Amino acid sequence: MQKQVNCDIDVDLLLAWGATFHTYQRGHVLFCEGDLAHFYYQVVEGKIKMCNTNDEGREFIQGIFEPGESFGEPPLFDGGSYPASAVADEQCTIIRLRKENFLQLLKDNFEIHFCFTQTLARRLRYKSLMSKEISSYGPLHRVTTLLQEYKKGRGMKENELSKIELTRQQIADMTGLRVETVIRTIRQMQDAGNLKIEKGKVYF
Amino acid sequence: MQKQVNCDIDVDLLLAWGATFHTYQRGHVLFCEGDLAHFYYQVVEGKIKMCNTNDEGREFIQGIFEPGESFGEPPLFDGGSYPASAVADEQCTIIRLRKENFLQLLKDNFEIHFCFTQTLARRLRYKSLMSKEISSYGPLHRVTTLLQEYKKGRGMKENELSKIELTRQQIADMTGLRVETVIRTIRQMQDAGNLKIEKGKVYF
DNA sequence: CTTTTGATATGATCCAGATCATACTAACCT
DNA sequence: AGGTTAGTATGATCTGGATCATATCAAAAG
Repeated sequence: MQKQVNCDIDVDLLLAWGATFHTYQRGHVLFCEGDLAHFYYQVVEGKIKMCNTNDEGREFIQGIFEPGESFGEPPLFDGGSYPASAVADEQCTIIRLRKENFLQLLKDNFEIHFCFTQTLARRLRYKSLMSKEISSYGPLHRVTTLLQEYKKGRGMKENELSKIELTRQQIADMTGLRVETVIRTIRQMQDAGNLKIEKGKVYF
Repeated sequence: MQKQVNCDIDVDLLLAWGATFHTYQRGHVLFCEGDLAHFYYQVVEGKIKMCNTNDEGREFIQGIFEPGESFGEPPLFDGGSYPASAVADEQCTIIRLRKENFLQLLKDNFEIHFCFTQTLARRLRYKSLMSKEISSYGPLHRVTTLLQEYKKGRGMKENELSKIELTRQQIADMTGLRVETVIRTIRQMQDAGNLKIEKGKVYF
């Protein structure tokens, strides 16, 4: 059992370092796969989706970030470009801080720096888990694992049903499956009594 | 173009903090998926393979670590358990340091701490890349990307042929494909002039 | 040199999940 | 209420890569 560690930086502290707020409409692209990174980003309100789009326009969702979570950090540290694009999944507000200021902030503050190291470690764990799933298991196992991770990631209790705020399409794009396959798999899980569907919404 | 940043800790420094050397035979398991972490590990000689084994005994290789590289860090930071097992891929020597000492070392030394943050960021990038590949592309694309990453990761020049020190089976286990598929794909790449095969060895 | 072992090679068959097509449902808007 | 849209549902068909089977090759070991 792993407790939820939320590693966001205090908004007032960010503002003191010169951070600014920005609001975007659903669908707005904050940055693209391949771009260089200039800012540290943190979600204040709404949801940010980080994803790759392949040749044929199919999406792979690397992660969905909610209020309090930061996103797009790797390039700030390793100097490379973004491995995925960031898109506002609904209207949302973010706070961002210039890269140089962010790095200085870390240098001045061990606790915050260590917090980021922890965040990266957790992300790495999620990615290890999902790539294992995608490469070794079938739809049922993949979807089950994703749903479990989803619950764990938002501090929901393992043993009781929670409403899953993901569309079938999103689940598909996070597990490397097609919508139809996810829909069929979820129905199958319902038939087996592993989850509930109510007005199309999934409770797991 | 990304330059290779090697983020290992100086061996003498590790020894000063109480680290110890250990030698293992090919096949020795250093720790298992699910175990709790007690040590920081760094390869001195040989290769360490981190992998998951699924229900039917199929392997997924999360990474292969060579001299100078550290491995199995995430659980040291986030307090969770290992997401994969570590196995000596050939006879090898590693140096390890107790978790508490390692964390104190980071606390005392910003440069080293930041180096780890960078390492985690690079690993995260590799995983983002591979999970995108595995979920969105076919064998040809996946193998090509893996080979490119392999070269980049060891500072080989993009434009000239380098010998790839990976078996077809390893390539399969890193890309979520079967040996036969990898063999056929590599032949196909040879026919298309994208690589050379000499006595079974791949030059890319 | 011969044997053994681990890796590469290649054809034949099969099947889970993708793809295609079409319909239904829920929620929101005016 | 009717209309619009985004998401869910379900059947029919197709196919790329898995699986199975068997052969060959290369290097190490005896």
